[in-house]
Amino acid sequence: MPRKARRSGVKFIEDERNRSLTFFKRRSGLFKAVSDLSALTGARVVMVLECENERFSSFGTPKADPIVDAFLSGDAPTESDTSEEQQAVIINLQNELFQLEKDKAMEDKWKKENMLRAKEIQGTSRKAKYVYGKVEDLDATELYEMYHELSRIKQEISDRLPWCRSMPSNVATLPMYFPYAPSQISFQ
Amino acid sequence: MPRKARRSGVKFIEDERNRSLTFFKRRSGLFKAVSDLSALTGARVVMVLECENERFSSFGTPKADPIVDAFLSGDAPTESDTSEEQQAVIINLQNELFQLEKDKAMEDKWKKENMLRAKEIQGTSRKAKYVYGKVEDLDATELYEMYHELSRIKQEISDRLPWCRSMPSNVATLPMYFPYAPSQISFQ
DNA sequence: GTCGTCTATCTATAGTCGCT
DNA sequence: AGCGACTATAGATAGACGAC
Repeated sequence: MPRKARRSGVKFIEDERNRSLTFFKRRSGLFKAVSDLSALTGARVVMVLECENERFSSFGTPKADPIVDAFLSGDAPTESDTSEEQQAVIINLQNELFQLEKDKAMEDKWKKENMLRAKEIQGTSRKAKYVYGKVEDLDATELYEMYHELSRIKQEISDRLPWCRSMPSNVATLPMYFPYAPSQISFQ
Repeated sequence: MPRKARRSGVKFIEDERNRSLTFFKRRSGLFKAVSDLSALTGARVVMVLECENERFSSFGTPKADPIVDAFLSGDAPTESDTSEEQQAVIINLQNELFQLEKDKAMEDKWKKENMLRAKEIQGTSRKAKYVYGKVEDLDATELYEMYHELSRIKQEISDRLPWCRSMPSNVATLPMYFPYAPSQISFQ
């Protein structure tokens, strides 16, 4: 038996330390759950959560491609401050929003209107960026999503293209749902 | 031991029946997880998910109302087809994003606002149900959220106001995380 | 203050059947 | 097709501790 009894109900955790710990742990679980649901059923999910410390995390599946692309193709945000990463995630979230709409409705009018709206929000996201200041969680989210995306891609490649097995194995052997360490994710 | 082995990994479920089942089960779990996280840590969460059958579910804690409110207070899309429902959800999510930004600083009014909101939800839910037509999940979300809100309020009242024990007990004895049946939730 | 790790617990859920 | 109920089990996570 536990040294101390578990929490009984689902009431607000008064102790700050415990509350933060619980938030962190459950957020991880939530990311995993969302990611799995998406992987298993193909459902698309967008999630935004805000803890009390004036920070927020966003999480979207199945495509973090814009981020992946941005990461891999060029201007790596390596030394950039977190603000660029934030912007990337925000943009990604917006993309997700409009994809949900776009693929679904098959109404061209709608599509264009929302493209415009996307840009509007893109413009405002700078404001959000400024307002939110230091949002470290977004980096984790990016990497998290990126990991799954890379794993999926890698598997797909392995399945279909035997001649491409030179892919680094570490992509597939990362700790299953905590690939938060940037240094672990690389192509070489 | 199970009659049949459990699934091994987290790959796309080919069988449609199983995929649907998994989607619903996991969605329920996700709702619960989100709701609990919000209740435990006070974090605010917005989630939108889309299954393949061209339907949306949205879920927000502690309130998905800005959505509903914005939708209802304006030019009601009377006989909305699916595209307008989509629009509503998306607009909602956008509202939520900016709300996250706007409301960030002030957390003090929280409790009192929630008391009021619980009643507001009651008032608007009928309209929302009507407006959203086929988006059945929103109704579920409302009820789900409402249930937790009522439970919390009831507990709070019970704790502080002994003279108010006449509250109907069924509010607290609903099946813990599946209060989807409207008839089960009432004040009298 | 945010995040890894460990263990003992508790829960979500896969597989299944059944209802509508 | 969407969902409820059941059971056994795989998986999440509350505590506690430590690293940074």
